[in-house]
Amino acid sequence: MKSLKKLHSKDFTWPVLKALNDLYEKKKTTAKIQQVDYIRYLMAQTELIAQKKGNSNILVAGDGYKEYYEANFQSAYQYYYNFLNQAGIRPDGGKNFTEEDIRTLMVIYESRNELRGNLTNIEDFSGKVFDYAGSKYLKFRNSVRNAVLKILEIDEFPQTSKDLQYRLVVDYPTPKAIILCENKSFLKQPWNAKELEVKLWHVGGNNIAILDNIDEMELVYPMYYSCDWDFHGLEIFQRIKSKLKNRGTEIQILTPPSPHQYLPSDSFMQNSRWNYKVPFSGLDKEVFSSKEREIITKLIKEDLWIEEETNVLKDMFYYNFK
DNA sequence: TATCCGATGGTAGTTTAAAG
DNA sequence: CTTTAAACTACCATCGGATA
Repeated sequence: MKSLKKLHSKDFTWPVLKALNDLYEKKKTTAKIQQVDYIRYLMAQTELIAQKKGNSNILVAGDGYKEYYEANFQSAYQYYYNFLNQAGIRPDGGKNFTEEDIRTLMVIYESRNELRGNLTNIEDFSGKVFDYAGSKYLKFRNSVRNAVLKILEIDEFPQTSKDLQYRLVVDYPTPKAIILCENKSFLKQPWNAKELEVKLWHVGGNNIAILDNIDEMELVYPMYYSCDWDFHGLEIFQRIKSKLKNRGTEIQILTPPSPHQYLPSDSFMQNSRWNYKVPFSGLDKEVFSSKEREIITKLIKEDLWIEEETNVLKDMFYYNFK
């Protein structure tokens, strides 16, 4: 479930980020990045980067590059660099991670203990954790696979084929709530947890059975659910709500604040469809407040959905938090 | 026969260290 | 300090065996 905007956003690879940092720290780089579209643009349209006179293999920083780098890349680079060191992954330019890969590695690192105990085969892990890239991804991306193996402190993935049961968590020591997220996007922005003073949970795919075994201690916090507002997301919410009810706990769905960014149900990579054979798409009206029902009715009527990650978590949380 | 899978070797790119 | 050379790492195409 991904919108087109993902494809448009510039997703730099680690070698490029590192080369840009070299240009900042050493004023030059020999990295082979001159064919990268964005670098070509900088060379052709600005004075920020240029080939060194007499040696076209070397790029040098021009006037204003320092300020440009600090404004656009420095904080992200430092963030990734510190993480890779912390995880014991040598941050050299040979690691062809994408930014999304690194953010995913961060989530894996945060939940490494839980994941270690619940591993299955590499295709399953790749498909569920690297869902933006598919089940074959880890197998063929050596540097990413090696990074995962390093983080989990294992030599290889097991061959087993049981269902993967895991919970990805971004922790906060004194949380005022737990937000359960259908997708991993908010977990990849762990500053959310700090800013909002919450814990973020992602339960593996459609596998919410693990909620039956959550430690009692966790259930004392107010719980919220963040999801795509499509049939699939809302239906999962109903099941989660009922599971937690059995544990004596309530959970509140996070309603997106206005203005809503509606998307058509047939958008790219969106597979969830409303069921027009039954009223209210077969959802239980009792589960939702009148305001929530109003939004859902509109979505069904106009065949729309709201993607979880188009919402700003902070705004959505304070809109719902009491 | 066609396809899948793992092994293998070549290649491109990076890093490190030595030489200029 | 800059350039060159060697060592290393990851990527990719290919090949042959196994399997359906």
